[in-house]
Amino acid sequence: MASGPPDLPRLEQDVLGHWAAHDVFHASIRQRAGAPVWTFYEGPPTANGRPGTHHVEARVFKDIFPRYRTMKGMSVRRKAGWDCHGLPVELEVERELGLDSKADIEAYGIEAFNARCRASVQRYVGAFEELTERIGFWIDTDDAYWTMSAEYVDSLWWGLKELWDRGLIFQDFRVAPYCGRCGTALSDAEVSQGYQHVEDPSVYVRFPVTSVPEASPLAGHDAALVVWTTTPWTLPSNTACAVGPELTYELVRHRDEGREELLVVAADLRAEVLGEDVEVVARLAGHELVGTRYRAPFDVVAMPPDADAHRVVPADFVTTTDGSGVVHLAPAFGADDLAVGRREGLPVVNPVDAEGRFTTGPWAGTFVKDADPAITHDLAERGLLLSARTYHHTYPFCWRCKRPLIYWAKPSWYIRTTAQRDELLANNATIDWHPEHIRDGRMGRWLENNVDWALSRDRYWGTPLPFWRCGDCQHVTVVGSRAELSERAGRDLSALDPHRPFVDEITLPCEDCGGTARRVLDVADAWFDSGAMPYAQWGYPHQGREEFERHYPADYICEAIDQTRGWFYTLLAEGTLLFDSASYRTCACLGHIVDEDGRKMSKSTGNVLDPWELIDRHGADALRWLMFAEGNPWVNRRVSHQLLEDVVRRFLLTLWNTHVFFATYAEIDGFSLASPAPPVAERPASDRWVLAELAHLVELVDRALDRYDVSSSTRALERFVDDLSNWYVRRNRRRFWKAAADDPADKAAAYHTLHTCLTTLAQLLAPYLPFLAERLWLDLVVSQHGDDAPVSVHLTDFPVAPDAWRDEALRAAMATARRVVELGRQARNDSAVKVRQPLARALVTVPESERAGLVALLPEVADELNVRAVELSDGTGELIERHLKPNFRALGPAFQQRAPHVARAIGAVSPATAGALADALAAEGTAPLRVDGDEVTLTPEMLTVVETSRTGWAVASDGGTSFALDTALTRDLEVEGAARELIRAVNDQRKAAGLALDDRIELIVAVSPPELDADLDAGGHYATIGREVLATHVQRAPVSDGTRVELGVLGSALLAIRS
RNA sequence: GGGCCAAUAGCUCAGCUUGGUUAGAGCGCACCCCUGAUAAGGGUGAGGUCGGAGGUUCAAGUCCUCCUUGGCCCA
Repeated sequence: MASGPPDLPRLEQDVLGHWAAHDVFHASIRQRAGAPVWTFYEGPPTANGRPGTHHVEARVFKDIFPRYRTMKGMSVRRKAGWDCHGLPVELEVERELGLDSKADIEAYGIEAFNARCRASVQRYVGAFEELTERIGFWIDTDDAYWTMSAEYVDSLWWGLKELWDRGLIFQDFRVAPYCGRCGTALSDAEVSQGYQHVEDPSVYVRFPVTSVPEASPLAGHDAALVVWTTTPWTLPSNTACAVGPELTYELVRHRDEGREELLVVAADLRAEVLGEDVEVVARLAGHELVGTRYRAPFDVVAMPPDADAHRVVPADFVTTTDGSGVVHLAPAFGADDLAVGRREGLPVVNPVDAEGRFTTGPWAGTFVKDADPAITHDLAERGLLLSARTYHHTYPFCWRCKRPLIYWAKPSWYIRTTAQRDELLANNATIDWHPEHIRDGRMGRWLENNVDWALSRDRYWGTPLPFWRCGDCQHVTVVGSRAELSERAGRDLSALDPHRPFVDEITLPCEDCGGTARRVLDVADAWFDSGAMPYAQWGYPHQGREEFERHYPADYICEAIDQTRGWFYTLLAEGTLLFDSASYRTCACLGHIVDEDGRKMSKSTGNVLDPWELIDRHGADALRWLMFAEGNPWVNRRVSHQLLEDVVRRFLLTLWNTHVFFATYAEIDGFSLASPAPPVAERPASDRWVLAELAHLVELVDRALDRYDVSSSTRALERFVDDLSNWYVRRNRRRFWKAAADDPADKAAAYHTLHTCLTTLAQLLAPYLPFLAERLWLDLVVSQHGDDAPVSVHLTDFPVAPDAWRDEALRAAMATARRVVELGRQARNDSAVKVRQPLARALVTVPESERAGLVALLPEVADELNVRAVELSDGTGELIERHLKPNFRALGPAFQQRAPHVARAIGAVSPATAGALADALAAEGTAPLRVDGDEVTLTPEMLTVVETSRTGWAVASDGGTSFALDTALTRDLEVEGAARELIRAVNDQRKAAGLALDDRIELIVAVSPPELDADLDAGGHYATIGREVLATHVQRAPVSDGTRVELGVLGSALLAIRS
């Protein structure tokens, strides 16, 4: 049995031991074998660093719903997974080895490098497993999928071959931030680390117009476009210019050093570019410029012979925030440029090599950025330079070598997701998103602007693309498995590690021409790996067909919101492209975890909270409850030691103390569950009330979890635990300690009721607080039933409330009673009469509809407030006056603009006439009222009749409820107060003497003056005192060495106790 | 620059989908109570221009527009 202050982390360790001893996790799944399947997909954490507090957040939300569904009788397999590939792993290993570039890696050796990557992943997986177990996330790490396993890669190859066969994979250029020195493209994360404020050249260049479309406003003028760029080195690669079709441009006459010319520039930028000294010849819209041809500034880069280049095209991204409104396009060196170029069929010309040096022209061999001055000088010499300035902006630099990055087009493999954009949108619409706005917002908008998925990465530690290209005819052979590879290669490769460099070494005979095909060296974007887990985790289709079919799609997945364009998208994309459906039905997107001050946790700020520190100090359940209960899971939430302490005190300890209370008295009384439980209908109102609340709670929690609404369920659970502790237990304490002989049925009712509440809570809380719930279950049930009871709360069915518990009327009545008690306490507080002093009477008024229910609970109210008689007003009588309160909900629709006037008039009705009006309304159904000289007709729903006590007593009121307390004290009341004072004093003594709760004592008491002693005796108070303090004898005799007790104004006493 | 989200008491958060006239809770604070849950527990009170400005409406914390600040994602 439980006792003492809990050491929650210790308690959890014990529970972990219990689970291990009984293999509870696996038993919970085995037990549901054959039941309907409910599928959860584990989004594999990238095991390239120690797990953080944000991992705990995601993992507890991944845990709660599978636990709930299991208790609801479903079969929920929990297959773990680890995301093994990817650049972050490579970077970690590069750091370890002190490597700095791809050249370094290749010098080190790809085989050795990848071996280090594999080891790195395995190293961190251990840390994840440890934390996973400690936080009670039940997932089967023994059954985990590893994206680097050969079977997993086999599945990925199948997926890629499927896509290839459907024509959904192609090769094209891709513009990426690129470091020429390191010879590598950089990821967004790397790029964002390297932004610097710099001063770059800003040149305005003349592009002389050579021809214009028919009806162009430029027809007949010898004009030039003013083109702006901050990267002069891209000008030799110019293939077109873009204008904003909706923007306004001007043809202006410009004078410069005696020379006069016509220039085209955006109207908004004319003054900035050319100054004020110009003459506007014509205004034209951007779309009127489209089709204009011009002479390119350089001819050192050869255009393909059939290229339709050097013309003006429209593009929405053109703005007039800076530049000239005419944007130079070099598709090899800008993502926007390339996109427009594709749409317009522009050629991609690239005179820059992998080191970032020009390959042609007078600057051949020069790093492109270093060629800017020479290029600018050349333009000036040929009269094309309009002006050269400088431009302050942020520009990305390589975080490794600090050299400026360039945007550079390299050949890349793509998945043609745009071909199935409509299907992606349709499948997205089938997903139950939490929060809902993700569907049309973040995810929907992203899908609407879908671009083809850039699949390839020019890296080492990843899934090798299974594409073999023939050196002779360029034909590409795509291989769908190692088995197929063996077949094509003509030797057994079933034991091949499908990674670089081993795969690279395999050559295949070209299926077309018989030449030698070598693998393209790229690996797949690691997102392709994780998006493939619905099939690849089973090795589908080479194996695990049945498992796949049973577990596709997932009923539930959950990750942080930043996965929208990550895992959520890749899952959706692969599901749509390969299986024609979304691969998940419900998706929960969690907000991020931030620190106490709402700042995001980062290593540089030093505000990262180590999950172990939190758990070791407060326990995993506390952290879990904080995640579930504190704030909205879809929004950023704070975590701190302070918040965890609050959670423990507010909720976990309240629950625990209630449990300890039960356990303490159950032990004293030797309470046995086998003892007969009185039928619910025969139990006292308190019992029936708390069971009615419990029934309500069970239903609410069940409904909430069913729709993935955690916060409303945690609020209800906290509320119930508080009600149980601070109303039910506090009000009913005496029933647990009074002698069983007095009323055995009542005592049994109390024990069974509280036991039911606690065990049901244990079951309701099992998905949230698996440890504490288990402790309760073991103490409350297993210790009683032994081998007959399920050995774990997690092996039980989710509770269902019997109809016998339900009693909505009683719930409402108790709510009224508690509101009345609150007012009573307020009145007592105001009148400064302490609660131990009994008072004679109080008068309560409540709204008409609540009167009937309250009557039965008045003794409860009287007892709580220590008032002998609490009387309920019947709505009439001299002690009551009535006021009218307007009800806007009814008045608004009825009177529209006049509603406020009518409301004012209703409120102004004097207490003298309010009664008559209310009576008329009750009798006739309508009543007239004068408003601003007119007469309007009122109906009952337009107002509320509010009664208040008008006695001279201490009154407290709220809305339609009021409480009037008669604070007059009689001798009789004061004597009873003195008796209560004595009881308290004796119990203090008992405690001071260290007596057990059920120890008997002898009491010796000497009260003075003698009149008080006599009155106490006459009122039978000494007998009461004896009963209350468990005294076998109460001896009224002089006390030599007793404790003195002041009994208010009446007198004092000396008392002593003997055990 | 674009999209999405958030902003309510000193602090952490409910309430907003379905508009209704004294806006709730916990913590903290002040005062008090209880002492048979006691290395616990409880009560009462103070504390809010619901981020700002417009608008719709008889009525706006709640609906609409714009703005500010912060976050996430993208460029």
